[in-house]
Amino acid sequence: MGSQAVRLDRESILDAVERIAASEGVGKLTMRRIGSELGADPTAIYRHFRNKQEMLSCLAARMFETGPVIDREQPWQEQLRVHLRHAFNRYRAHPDLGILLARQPDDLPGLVRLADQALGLLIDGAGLSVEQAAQISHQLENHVVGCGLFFAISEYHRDPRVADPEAMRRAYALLSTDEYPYASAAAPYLFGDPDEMFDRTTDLFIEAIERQAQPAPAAEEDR
Amino acid sequence: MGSQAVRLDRESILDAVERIAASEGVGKLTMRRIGSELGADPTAIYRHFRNKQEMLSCLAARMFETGPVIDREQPWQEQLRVHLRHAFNRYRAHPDLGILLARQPDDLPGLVRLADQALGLLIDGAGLSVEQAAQISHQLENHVVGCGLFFAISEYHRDPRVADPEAMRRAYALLSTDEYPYASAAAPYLFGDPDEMFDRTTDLFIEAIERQAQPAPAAEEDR
DNA sequence: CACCGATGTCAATGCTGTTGACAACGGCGA
DNA sequence: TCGCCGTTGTCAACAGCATTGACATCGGTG
Repeated sequence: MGSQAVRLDRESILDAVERIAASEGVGKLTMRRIGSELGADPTAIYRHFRNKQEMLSCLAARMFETGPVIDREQPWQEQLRVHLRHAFNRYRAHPDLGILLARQPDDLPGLVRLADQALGLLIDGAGLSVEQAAQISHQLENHVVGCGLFFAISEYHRDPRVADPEAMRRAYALLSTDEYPYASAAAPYLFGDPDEMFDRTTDLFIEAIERQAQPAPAAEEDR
Repeated sequence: MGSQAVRLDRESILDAVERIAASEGVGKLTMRRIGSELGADPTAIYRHFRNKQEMLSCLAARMFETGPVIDREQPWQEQLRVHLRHAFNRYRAHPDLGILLARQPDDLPGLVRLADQALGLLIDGAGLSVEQAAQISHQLENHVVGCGLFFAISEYHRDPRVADPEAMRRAYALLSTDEYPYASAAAPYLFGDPDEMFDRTTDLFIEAIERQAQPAPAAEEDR
């Protein structure tokens, strides 16, 4: 019966995985489901990846293999904004994969390149010391991951009670005003747009970087 | 053969789960393993929890059921620091559970109470408007989750190559100086203590809150 | 043509969570 | 003391999972 109908390769398999993850969520990612998506036997995948874990690692690597398009004419603040937003958008593209990624950070080359870019912007652009830049870069990384995960949680849940910000606001508004006076009062303002929140925190970091860069170089503003 | 030796209840089961999660990681959390830890049949658990998911939700709820001890005599900055550190420490206690929690945020009452406390500090303490406080509280939440997850990633991996900051620094130092000039140069300063990083970002937020609270009250604070 | 490595297929293995039938316990009323 | 019965532990079984080894088929090379 071996009709040998389909011919697979790593890319087409990863495409199928990405398709399933996007439409049905990472929970539905089983070898059998991937096989059916490809129209092939599930175990055929093992001819191209050692196991499921390796397959997902490759997918994560592919997610970060294209870097942001940065206009080096812009001020470093704007470049940094574009850079961070690009990383954040990777999480937006496939919310679940962020969580997945967290479990297997086999130092992907794409991530190292992103870190290198960020450090470059902080050192050459903002004029931070290497040490300052190293610290801030980790803080920025956490900022992206934190917001990305928050977004993932909001989008992930098929349960609309959790996924819909409006519903969450209503739920908080109905909380006991005795037990949770502040949360119930703040309900209308909670669960805002994740993108706005991301940008607000980004601005906060940029201001902090500007302040930190001030003291060291006395009179060096623009090159 | 039904010796009926052990007598279970929800608490003792959750204790066992927590014990296994702490010592062997969430990956080893199987009903059979939990059963063996309890010296009982795995399926006995189903007499106390509808399924594994509900069991883990209850565990997560228990993790956040005790709030931080806050000295209301202290300035709000210090109270907020204690508050955030408490939440962060929950993630430190069981790194894996943070990731677990991200997947099933069945609006735990403990988390709502934490949010309420934070909002109270921002409104009554720092003097922010309700709207400002709502925005900042989400940013703070992301801060905690982001750092918690970062910590989880560091601690989680049994693979010492990833878990050991020293090894990561060495790996980055060996990167090609052509391809990753900044990352290789910044290597000695990367992968610092997560606690320090957490506190640094906390300070950054507190400064931002102070600045944001400034405009309303004209002359209050130094200088 | 014959060969042979690469790759798809199939059956089987040992995990997993979960369920339904059964059995033992312990508290209840008589 | 008896019998009842709900609660809860036990056991065998099931479906679904990732993975493996034996086998079949393809496509290119001599």
